[in-house]
Amino acid sequence: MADVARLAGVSSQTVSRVANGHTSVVESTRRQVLNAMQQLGYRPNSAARALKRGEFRTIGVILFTLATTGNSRTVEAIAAQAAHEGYAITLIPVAMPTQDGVLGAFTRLGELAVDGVIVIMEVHLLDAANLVLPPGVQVVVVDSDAGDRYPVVDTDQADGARQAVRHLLELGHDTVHHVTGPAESFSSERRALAWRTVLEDAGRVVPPVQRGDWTALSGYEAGLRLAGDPTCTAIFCANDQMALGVLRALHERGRRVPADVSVAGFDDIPDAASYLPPLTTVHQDFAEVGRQCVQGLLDQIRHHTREPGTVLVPTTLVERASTAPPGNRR
Amino acid sequence: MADVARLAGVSSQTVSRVANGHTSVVESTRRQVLNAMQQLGYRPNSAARALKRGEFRTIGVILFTLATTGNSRTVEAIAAQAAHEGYAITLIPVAMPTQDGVLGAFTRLGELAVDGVIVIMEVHLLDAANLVLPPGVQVVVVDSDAGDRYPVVDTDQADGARQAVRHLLELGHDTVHHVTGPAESFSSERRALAWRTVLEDAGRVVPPVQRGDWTALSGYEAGLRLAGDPTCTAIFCANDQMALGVLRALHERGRRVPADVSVAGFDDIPDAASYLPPLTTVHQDFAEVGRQCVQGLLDQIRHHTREPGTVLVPTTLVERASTAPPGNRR
DNA sequence: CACCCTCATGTTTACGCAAACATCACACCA
DNA sequence: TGGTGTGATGTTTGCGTAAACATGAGGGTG
Repeated sequence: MADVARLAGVSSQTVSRVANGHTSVVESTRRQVLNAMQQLGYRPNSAARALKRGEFRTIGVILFTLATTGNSRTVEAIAAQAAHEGYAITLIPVAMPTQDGVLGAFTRLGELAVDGVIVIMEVHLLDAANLVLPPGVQVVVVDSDAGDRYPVVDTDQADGARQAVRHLLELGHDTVHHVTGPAESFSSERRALAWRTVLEDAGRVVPPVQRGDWTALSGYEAGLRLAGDPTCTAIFCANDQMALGVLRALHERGRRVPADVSVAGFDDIPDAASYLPPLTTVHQDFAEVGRQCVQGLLDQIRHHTREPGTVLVPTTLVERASTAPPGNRR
Repeated sequence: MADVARLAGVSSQTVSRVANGHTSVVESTRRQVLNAMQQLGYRPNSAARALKRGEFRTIGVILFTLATTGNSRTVEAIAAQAAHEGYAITLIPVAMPTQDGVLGAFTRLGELAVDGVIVIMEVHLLDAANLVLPPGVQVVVVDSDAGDRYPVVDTDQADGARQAVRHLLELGHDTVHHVTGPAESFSSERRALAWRTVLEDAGRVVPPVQRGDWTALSGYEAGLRLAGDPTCTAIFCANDQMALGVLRALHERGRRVPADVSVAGFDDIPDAASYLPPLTTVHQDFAEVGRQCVQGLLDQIRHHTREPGTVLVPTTLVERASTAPPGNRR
């Protein structure tokens, strides 16, 4: 900066003013400074800037994995929105969903240059690790039921599941089987609860849930179990990938979809439209989730508030070819 | 820090020494300082640290999207390895693969607190934008042919494609059709070139390529075109998602896989094992790519060198149920 | 024509930390 | 017993920036 100032024949403060777009710099001076900057390849040092300003203009995102579609799409949306607001994103992956893992990440986060954190995971893992968030670091949580203690942004899991199950019942199925995700997952539990509630409210039999772990393979295994049950005519899967596995299992066992069995998923990943048959599924608006997260976090940062509460992002059912009335021979 | 020093009854320098694990602090003093830190909730300010040390311990990752499996898995691996080395990851998404987009990201990067950058995209987009990388910011590139100018880490695209095509020829197919990715993609072009070369070397007819854009939908469209050609008995798709689309198209047109047509993919995404039928595909070792990227970048940062060259990460063919000899009626 | 006000620009300072150097106490040896 | 060395701790300084305050030139007004 001093070099630029010297070359432009001004003081370093004037260089600073130009760099920050201050108004009270005469056009000719501004141009000289910009010239000098260009010539010397000057770039402001963000460490010094952050030190002086007391903020990093950076948001940390803490998560277990990018491997699930939901996470990676949420992160992408967060990154896009953050960039839009002039914030950078720092990724903090936690190796395993263990207490130690989470704690480790947050210890690092404490030293990390972030103004706030978005947590994409179950909040009970934070609690279990007895985490005290570094003071001054604001938090927004995704995929959690901690709306009473933290600001939470989430897809409206319950409503999405309700839509899918009701859709199947309305097609005329007696009941709907469910392939659920891991028990630790809040989204998974919420979807299962909504599924059960709809069935109970409609006075239907509630079949035992088939437990999966979000992967297509676990869906396949669940599907094999269900394929053996001739009364099973409708299956609601907690995500699209498990639905893919279910489709494969049904196919291998000679049960046609949707003629013999209807299958619905959750997420609406791009591939779902190309499954065999194209999958009826619940569409999640990840972009909106990302937007709300960043907006909520920046509000907190700017106003130094922390208001617990949950923002729910609506879902929509996308009807494709994997659901039909029972006994439909097409 | 001054507060901690006061409370512990030592100088701030001693606090600094404790915080950085220096040796020459007597145990009793160290404990006092740690106590004071705990009590006051002290955590080092990373901006000041970075300013003093002249490094950020942060790596920037610049990319177009996390939506493709390859990218998100590479990023995940990079993040894991970086964390292992005590580095944080800053994500810089570029909205569109246009010159402006890339330039914008790098301008921001210049101000960003990073010691180095990993670029997950075509290097010609950097060139097209006439980018001068900020001095002092080291670069490693993924998915590019710029090995003569930048250090490049990449999956061995050519060998992977060769394995897939040879596998199909060895099964007895006269030739192999190809569904390729976008022309701007280096991986895509490299896979296509290897496909063509294997066919030519074997003296086979080289059918026209079917152009896709990595999505399952584009694969579906390509598949519809190929399904109409009765001489087409083997299809090599440049990624698994397009293969998914091809499978759907073949299915809809009544062409059985692998009895009538064999299909192979590339990537080995987890879902591929659950396709109908389970997909024969080329396995990419994304974790290794991430490891090599970080390692290479840190080497550069630490030794202030920049050695162009390409590190190729080997691939393996995973044979599943989507390929078989031609005319195989199972 | 003197005064004051405004606006462009310069000077000083502090942000929090850690390297470099300075100091001091104590132990050991001749 | 004085000298010397060693290791623990304190003091000074500067990293690059921007806020706060200082300066000074020019223009307008009575």
